[in-house]
Amino acid sequence: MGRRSLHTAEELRELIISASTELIQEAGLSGLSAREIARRINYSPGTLYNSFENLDDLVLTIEGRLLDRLIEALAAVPAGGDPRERVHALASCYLAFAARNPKLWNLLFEHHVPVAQGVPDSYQQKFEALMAIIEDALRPLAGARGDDDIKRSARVLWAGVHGISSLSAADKLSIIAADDAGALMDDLVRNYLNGFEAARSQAGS
Amino acid sequence: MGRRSLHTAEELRELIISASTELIQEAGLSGLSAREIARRINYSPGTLYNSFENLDDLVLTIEGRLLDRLIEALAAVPAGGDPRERVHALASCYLAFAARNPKLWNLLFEHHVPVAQGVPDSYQQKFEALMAIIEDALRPLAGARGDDDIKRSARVLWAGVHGISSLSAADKLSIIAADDAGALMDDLVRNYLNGFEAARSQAGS
DNA sequence: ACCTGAACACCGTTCAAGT
DNA sequence: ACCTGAACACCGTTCAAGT
Repeated sequence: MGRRSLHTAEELRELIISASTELIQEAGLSGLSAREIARRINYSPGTLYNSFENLDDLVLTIEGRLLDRLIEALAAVPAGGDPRERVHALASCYLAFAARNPKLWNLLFEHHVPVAQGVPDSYQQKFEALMAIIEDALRPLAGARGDDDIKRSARVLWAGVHGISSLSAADKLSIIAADDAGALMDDLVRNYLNGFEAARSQAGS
Repeated sequence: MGRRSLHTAEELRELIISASTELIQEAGLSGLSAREIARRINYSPGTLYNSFENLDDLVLTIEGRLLDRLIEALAAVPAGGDPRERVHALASCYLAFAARNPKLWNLLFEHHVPVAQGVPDSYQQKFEALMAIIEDALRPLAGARGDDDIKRSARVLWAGVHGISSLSAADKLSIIAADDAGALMDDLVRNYLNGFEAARSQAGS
């Protein structure tokens, strides 16, 4: 049939992205397929490849947007007030974000990009931006500690928070009941920060 | 052609399991396919379905064996000595286990079983056994705390340890360099235990 | 320039037919 | 009883052909 031009290139791109996002929300990464996307937007499968290099490229685009939304949500957590409370608030914001859309969130950890393709730089930058938010929240609690210590603690806390939310979202290992996740998160942050603050005057460890 | 009986049912089952495990080690879950397994063991694809219900059943079997091996490794960590050192030793044993075979390890978190099928009970039991090891290691540090506190802390620590090892294995988010994972793990355990021990005499939180 | 649809090389799973 | 191989309903991706 040839050209239709019902949509501009940008419109088509958005159409593909939103159909894919819905598909993932419904059925996870394994439920995503180029042919099913095409069916839903009423184009032929080949058309997708005008907008994206391949499915990995599409998925990476969706992941980028997801990270943007998370950064936005974390940035909206009010500053000021008790520094410890702020860390707790950031952690529960993260948990809530992941819980709001588990299948979409899982994408970030399920989806592996072929080594040849590689991850876009923008990706790494978004994670740096994320870490910067946590680092800033830790700084008031760091006492005489240097930036290296803060950086490390931000990563440790992030990993811990991620571990809890990932295990509570995992269907298989119901070690962490979903409704316990909040309590576990608070326990982690509280105990870790206790240790972090207690050691604030010491050099090295 | 019909029956061949080159292998007993058990032998065939093991053949399938080991070919699949190798395939996963090479190319991850997405590299696993019934047809490729069949090619490698020189049987037709249909034969797999005499030994396993479907691919999910096969993968769950592999995951079960993996958990058995982890429990074995953790159980071999020497008891006695400084209780805090023991927790550190368990954490690095876990990390080393995951790092030794990242793709196989990732299976546990990438592979989602359809809700209809459900996870075998043996699975849940293995996780309980895992948690019991960590709980036992925490008990000497728990002071007057009750079992609920110990249970919760075991889960929090496990989630944290899992978070670090999962992020360091993720190709995409190179927030945690693989060679830093050990240092982060030590930081987590040290600070968390500091908080855990400091609060030991307090009631509630 | 944009889009189609056939084509190619793959999947998981089932099941009649053969030994 | 055990195994095959064709069959069915799917994939991702490419690309000549059409408008």
